[in-house]
Amino acid sequence: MDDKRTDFVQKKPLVVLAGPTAVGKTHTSIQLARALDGEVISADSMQVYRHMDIGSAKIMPKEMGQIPHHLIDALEPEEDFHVVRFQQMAKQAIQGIYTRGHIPLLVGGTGFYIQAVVRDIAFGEERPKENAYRQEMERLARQKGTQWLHRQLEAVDEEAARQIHPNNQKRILRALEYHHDTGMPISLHNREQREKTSPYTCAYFVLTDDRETLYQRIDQRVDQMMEDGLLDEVRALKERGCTRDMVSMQGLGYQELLAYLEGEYPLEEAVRLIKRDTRHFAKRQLTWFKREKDVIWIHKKEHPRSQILGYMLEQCRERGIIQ
RNA sequence: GCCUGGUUAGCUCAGUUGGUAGAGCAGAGGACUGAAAAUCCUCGUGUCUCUGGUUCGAUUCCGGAACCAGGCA
Repeated sequence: MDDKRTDFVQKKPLVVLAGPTAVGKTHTSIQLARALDGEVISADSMQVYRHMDIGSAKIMPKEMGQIPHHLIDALEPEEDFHVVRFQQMAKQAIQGIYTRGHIPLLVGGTGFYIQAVVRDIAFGEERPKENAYRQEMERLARQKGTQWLHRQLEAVDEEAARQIHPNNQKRILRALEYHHDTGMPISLHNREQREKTSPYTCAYFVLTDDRETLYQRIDQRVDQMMEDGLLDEVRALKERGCTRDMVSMQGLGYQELLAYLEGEYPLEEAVRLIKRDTRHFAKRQLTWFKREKDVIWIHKKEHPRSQILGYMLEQCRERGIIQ
């Protein structure tokens, strides 16, 4: 029976539920997963980490309501996490879900990660752990400045140099590294990847709400996190040896509280910054989704709470994801 | 009631020796293809409290009013 369902469409089904922080993705995802007979894959760069429950607003086992969840509590805070790793893990989870005859439901706020899976973006060569070239370039950047770095890129990949702002060191470094590793300009590679179509039959939902409501919820949620003991959580991570340069510690709430613990500013200021940065982040998420094509927007003010699930299922039916 | 200081962007304030104004914070928009909760870019017209006067011209000077803060009664 499950086979029949997946055979019904040429491409395999994939349902996505995205949206800015604090819109209420988690709640909706459980309802949707239940209705679809699906399993959830978290597309969240912070919820993957163990010991980071409060600050990442991680879904807890009791909230999961029997729905299997993947990519939650999968890594230690000391480990690096990035798109490629996410993509590998997600694809593996998706395969498992298909063999079980279920529908994968990608849920999260990291648009880049979602895109990597939905469009099956290729990222190029395997990158060695000890990257001497990159380290050298980082050193030179510190010494000669980012502008200099940008000029180096100009020499090997003019197009990329034009697209990447001279101040954006992170991007310049990656473009340089890509060229060094593959001998090809990253701009060409990106152009190719941009034309890719999805290997899945997708229903890509983006849940959103009024900016004002969203911001209010963010502020409230941060206060709630503090009450729930975010500071203790961060303290424990610090004691265990986590430092600010780790990928996990760049998460909102963690970076600011770590700075507070190091005496950079008072606690009140840390909380203020967490709220502000989270608001900014929500806005950035939204601009990502706005640019994403074939997205089904669900504005909470236009869809009564009780009708959201029905609307989503209808959209899935239209796309042949369910019958 | 009197004295002093204040009233300028959503907030805190700066400023114009008279030619209609600018910072920080907050906010808005955008980019993004191996750090993405990261990184980077762009965006500041507001009855300068109101009202008379002086002046070619006042937010800026002078008079009055309102409101706020502190002090004296």
